[in-house]
This record gives sequence, structure tokens and C-alpha cells, in this order.
Amino acid sequence: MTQNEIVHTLSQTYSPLSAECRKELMDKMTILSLPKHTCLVLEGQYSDKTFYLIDGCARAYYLKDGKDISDWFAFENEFISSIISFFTDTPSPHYIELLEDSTLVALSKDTIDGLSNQYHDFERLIRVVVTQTMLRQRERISSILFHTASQRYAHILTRYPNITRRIPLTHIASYLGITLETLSRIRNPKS
Amino acid sequence: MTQNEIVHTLSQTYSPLSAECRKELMDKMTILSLPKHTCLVLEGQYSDKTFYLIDGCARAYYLKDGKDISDWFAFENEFISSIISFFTDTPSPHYIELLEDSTLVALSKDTIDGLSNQYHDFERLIRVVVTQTMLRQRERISSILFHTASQRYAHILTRYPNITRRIPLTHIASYLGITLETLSRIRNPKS
DNA sequence: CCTGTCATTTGATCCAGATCAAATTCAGCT
DNA sequence: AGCTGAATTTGATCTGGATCAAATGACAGG
Repeated sequence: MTQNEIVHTLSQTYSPLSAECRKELMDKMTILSLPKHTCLVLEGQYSDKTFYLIDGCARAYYLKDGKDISDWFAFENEFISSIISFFTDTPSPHYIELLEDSTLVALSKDTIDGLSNQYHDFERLIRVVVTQTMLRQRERISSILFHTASQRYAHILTRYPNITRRIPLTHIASYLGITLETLSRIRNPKS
Repeated sequence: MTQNEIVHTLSQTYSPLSAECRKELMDKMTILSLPKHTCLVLEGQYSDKTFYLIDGCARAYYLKDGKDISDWFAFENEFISSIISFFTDTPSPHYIELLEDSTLVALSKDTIDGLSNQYHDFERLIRVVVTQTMLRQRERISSILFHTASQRYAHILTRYPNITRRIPLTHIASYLGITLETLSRIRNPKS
């Protein structure tokens, strides 16, 4: 995928960008191809970058009392960042790692702020991305409060039908807020 | 509070607005003073309004299998809306009601979209509001996943120290994702 | 100051999912 | 193929908070 194609997809997926803005964005963005298991962000770091996945997938996770708890997955054409660090300029509570060999764009906060100041278009695109993220968080809250473990698992499967082929069950379980063992029992409801 | 003061506060709290934009916003906004228990939004309605509280407080809630579950509280200088309906143009799963006699500003989606198109400033203000909302949702997720019922109660008290004087315990309990009885036991840890 | 309604507390029991522990299956490597 | 550590399954037990039920408290209106 060329830079040009990336920017077009972005502009079409989220919110249209003027030719001028697209051009400047192309100049400012870095495209990276990195192997599986690469860590993009470590806990405790100040992370002022947002990543946009072209190909592959990634997750954000915490180490909470030594336990690895996934907080967010991103696939092709989705964004991922240590949102807390990115938006509040505090050290990241998250790690972010690639779950497959991936190609992605890294955008620094300076770049995003600069383009947002300069181009109303770009500010809108960011607003759209943040709004979608917010709605996804909301859905997760009601999922946790109102649905049982197995309903939540069923639900994530409808959203990402082949997630189990790309992401280990441990990570799916912790994302759903349940243990590995419970997820396993949900998947094999015999005995 | 005059219209002028309201717009100034808004501009200072969230993101600065140009004089021109402030003026147009003043023309477009409706100020309402309504008694306690007024319903601003009903379940099933298409709600294309966002409310900004000048004085008083409100909550958004679901009726889930006949049970009343609070999903959001807003106090002075905060926004509340049926976010799902507002952002996705679908019928609202929420009710919104006033918990005290309140003064508030109602802004329609048309107004917000119009001002966002016309003024980069205003688009930014909305982006800031949405970002804060998103971060507050995130905090709620980690609160539910990582903290016990009594930690969550302690936490909401630090954020809104006198919430118990303004909001009935039932609503606080359901917001925290616990029952009324559990909250009561948390508050009276004797016997 | 009494009464009905709503809010809160207290008590007894129950259950989804956690925890701890062990067995099995799988995948990458030589 | 065979080896090794990681991923997943299976089993037994435990627990925070839910649920059901009843008692008490607070307070607005007559």
C-alpha cells in the first residue's frame, strides 16, 4: 500500500481530507513494518504516538498485579494508542505490542496537533475517530454490566468472526473480563 | 447566569471560541429552567439534543428488564445526552431526567453540526468534550474490571464528594454496577 | 402527630465465575 | 520424528455480590 493509498483510505473511512491536508499528512507520517511481538509502548513511558494499522494486529494491555489484561485490540484500518498517556500526558499504564508481523503508520501528538490546528478537516477526522472510540468503550461497559461471560464471548465473535484465529484465548478472556478457564468452559460446554 | 456568561464559561472550560462563534452560539442556544423529575429524553425516542447543565443535575438511565440502571450523571458545567442516539441516529436506549430543579442549555445536533462546519474552534470544542467523555468511560471500565464494589464507591466519592447529598443511593448503586443492598452494606460495615 | 409512600438497612440463601491445581494438547525447534 | 515450553482443557472448591424477603426509617401531606 502506498502512502497515497493509505491517506485515501483514512480519508474515506473516517472523514474526508482536502488534497492539501492529505499531502501534508503524507509528508509527516512514518510507515513501519515490524515483526510480531514488537513492543510499541512500554508501561511507564510517556507515549505521545498513535498508531494506525495498515496490516496485521496489535493489542494494548496492562500488567495488573502481575496479571496480563488486554484492554484493546486493533486490526487493519484501525487506530491504537496508549490513550491515557496520549491524551493526558501522563505515563502510560499500558503496554502495546504487535500480535502479528504488521505494517503501520506512527503519528506523533505534535503532528496530530499541528495538522489539527492547521486543517479543520483534520480536526474533524480526529473528532470522528475519538467519537467512534468513545462509542466502542460505551458498548464495552454495557457488555460488562448486562451480559454474562458467554454472551460477551458470542458478541465479540460477531464483531470479529475470526478473532480466535488471530489472537490467543488468554488475551480474549482478559479483554472480556473473565479468566482463561471460564472462557475455555464456555467454548466446550460439555461434561 | 446570562447567555454571555454561559458561553464564556463553556469556552474557558473546554476550548476557546472566537467572538464571532460565541455570538452565533448565543443566538442558537435555548436556555431552559425545568423542575426536578422532568424527563428530557424517553427510551425509544430519536434524541438529537445535547444538554449542558448550568445549574442542577441530571442522569441518564436504562430500564433493563424493568430495572432502573443509571448510566451517567451530570452536574453544573457538564454535558449530558443520549450519546448513542445522538451520535448514531438510532432510537435512544436511555431515559434522561433531572434530579433537581435545573437550568440548562439544549443544543440540537443540527446546531452542533452547523457550528462545527462553520467554525474550526467549535469543532475543536466538541472534540475536547468527546475526548473527555471517552476518557471518563475508560476510567469506568477499569473501575469495573479491577476494583471491588467498595473501592468503586470510595472512588466516586473522591470525584463527587457530596454526591450522596444530591443523588439517591439506588442510582449510585446501579451506576457502580452493584445492587442497592450491597451499597448499603458497604456504607454500614458493622454487624 | 399520624399515615402512606419511598428510601435504606438487615438477614438468609444462592450462584456465576474466580481460584488453585493438574492433565492434556499444540507448535516451534533441532 | 521427538523434545520442550506454552496454550488450552478439565476438575474441585471458594467467594463477592446477587437475589429474595422482611424490617426500619424518613418525610410530605392531611
